[in-house]
Order: sequence, then structure tokens, then C-alpha cells
Amino acid sequence: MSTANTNSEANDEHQSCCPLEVTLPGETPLTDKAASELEDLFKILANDTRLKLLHNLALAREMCVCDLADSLGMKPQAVSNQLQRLSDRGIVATRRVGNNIYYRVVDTCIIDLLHKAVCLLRDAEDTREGVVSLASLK
Amino acid sequence: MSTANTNSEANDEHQSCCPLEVTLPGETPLTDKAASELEDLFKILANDTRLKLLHNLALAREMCVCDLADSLGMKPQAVSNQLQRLSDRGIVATRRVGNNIYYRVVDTCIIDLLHKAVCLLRDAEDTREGVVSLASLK
DNA sequence: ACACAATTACACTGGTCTGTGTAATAATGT
DNA sequence: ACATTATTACACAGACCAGTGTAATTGTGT
Repeated sequence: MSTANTNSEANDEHQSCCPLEVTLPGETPLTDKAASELEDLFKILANDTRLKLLHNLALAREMCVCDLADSLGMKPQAVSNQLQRLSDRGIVATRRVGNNIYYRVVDTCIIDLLHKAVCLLRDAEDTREGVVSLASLK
Repeated sequence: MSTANTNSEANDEHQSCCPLEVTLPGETPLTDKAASELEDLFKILANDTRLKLLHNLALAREMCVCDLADSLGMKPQAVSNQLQRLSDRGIVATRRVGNNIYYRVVDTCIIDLLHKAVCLLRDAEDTREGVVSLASLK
């Protein structure tokens, strides 16, 4: 009820993806239910096939199963398999055009999370490679 | 090289967690390597025990294994098991104090991602419940 | 040196997941 | 109707994973 403004973190001055603070002050520990839901959320993203599918669909607004299968170099069955998991969670939706069934992303949050994760990975690589200005404290 | 400035997204005006656009224009499709790394990243988060551990550690800067085990209501072995996975990925680090070994989070990105995911879940629930202002386009 | 506590190492078991192969379903064109 | 294409349904096999139980390791105090 009226969960309006929770913008208590106005210092979002990160040039990269990662924040500088590790703690989460003022939050309550994760409930079992929340942890389980989070697990499901991350689990659906913890598969390279589904990640590629989502990324493909995020780039091209709509794609049918066979095109996605071609793009990934996989068999339609396997692709359909994973697409259905994504569909079950309401992440993607379908639209039929003749014989083909076109999939599209409807859950913007997932893509945002994916986008963020990509950014974090890029950060991690940058840090691991050259930017050792802060990481050189052995 | 010199992957310096990639701050081409200045329109971060989201009140909630979710962006309004689904597509990711201007990006290249996910490479196999990137997809695999992303999978690993999400896989490490796709477990309620590890999520609770990370959240506990993010709330209290440092905790030893037995305290974490008590907090989760689990056996030390199981907790140590998961802590080691987190340690292998460089997400947490240890510090010995007498008999006890204290764990702490060192990968801020993971916590940031976790924080974001929690926010997204909250958004999803809000949307599912009452806030149907934009979702009512059937 | 010895008993004790905290943590980890290791083998093991039950469960889950992914891609495959085959068959079924749905729509198209002749 | 029939053949064809696209997609899905389903059972299955291999791999991976989480928690358990036991044993080993490490540090403490006497």
C-alpha cells in the first residue's frame, strides 16, 4: 500500500557498475520466501542457452523458434524447451504467424538485470586486467 | 585497448527498478564465452542458501561459520560448503580469529546485483497486486 | 602433550536440469 | 485429403548440485 518513494540512495555516482559499499544497511535479513523467489529468478538466468535466447530477443524485438535455433546453432526442440521455461515465468510471450511462433520479451526487469550483469562482468574483467589502482593491496 | 568511457546511457530516470524499454539497441549478440561467464555468475546466485549467506554477510560486515549456520538453521558443513563456492569465485574472503574463521563479502558487484534483484522482485509483486496502471493493456 | 572446539575435506545419495530422439499437434499449400 | 513445415509433448540419459555423515585439519587452553 503506497510504496511510493524509496529513493533513499541518491549517491549513485558510479562510473562503473559496482557500488563502493558492500553492506546493505537498514535492510532486514532475507526471508525464506524471498530467498526462494530470488533463487528461482537467478536460476532461470543460470543457463547459457536461455541467456543467449533472451539476449537475441532483446536485440531483435521478435524471433521465431527456428530463427533462434539457427542463431544459437541448436536444435529447435532444445530451444523450444528453454523458451517454454522462460514463457512459464512470464518472461517471454508468443505470437503465432502461420506456422511460425514468434517470441518476444515482456519482462523488462529481466533484461535490465541481464544488462546489469553484463556490465558487472565487464567491470570484473577490466579490474582483473589493467585497472589495478585499488586492487593492488595484495 | 583503452576501454575508457562507455557512459552512453545517461537516461537512467527509472522510479522503480524496471526500465521501460525491452530491447538493447547497439549491442552485439552474446558470445559463447560471455554467455558462459554470465551463466556462472547467475548460477552462483541461484541457491537460497548462498543468497541468505550473502545477505547476512552484507548486513553484518563479518560473520563466522557457526554464526552463519545458526542464523540459517543449518549445519556448519553445509554452510561451509556453500561459503567455499562463494570463496572460490572471489565473492567472499576469510579472516581467522582463533578457532573461528570470519567471512566477509569482497565482491561489491554481487551485492549490487542481489540488491537489484530484490528490488525487481518487489516491483513484480507490486505490479502483480495493485498497480495495474500500465499492465492493463491485455 | 593432550583434550577440545571450529572448520574443512571427502565420499555419497537423492534430486534437478539439459539436450536428444521420437511422436504428436497445428497450420499451409496443392 | 494429403504432404510438408514449424513447433511442442514426452520419456530418457548424462551431468551437475546440495546437504549429510564421517574423518581430518587447525588453533586454543591447561
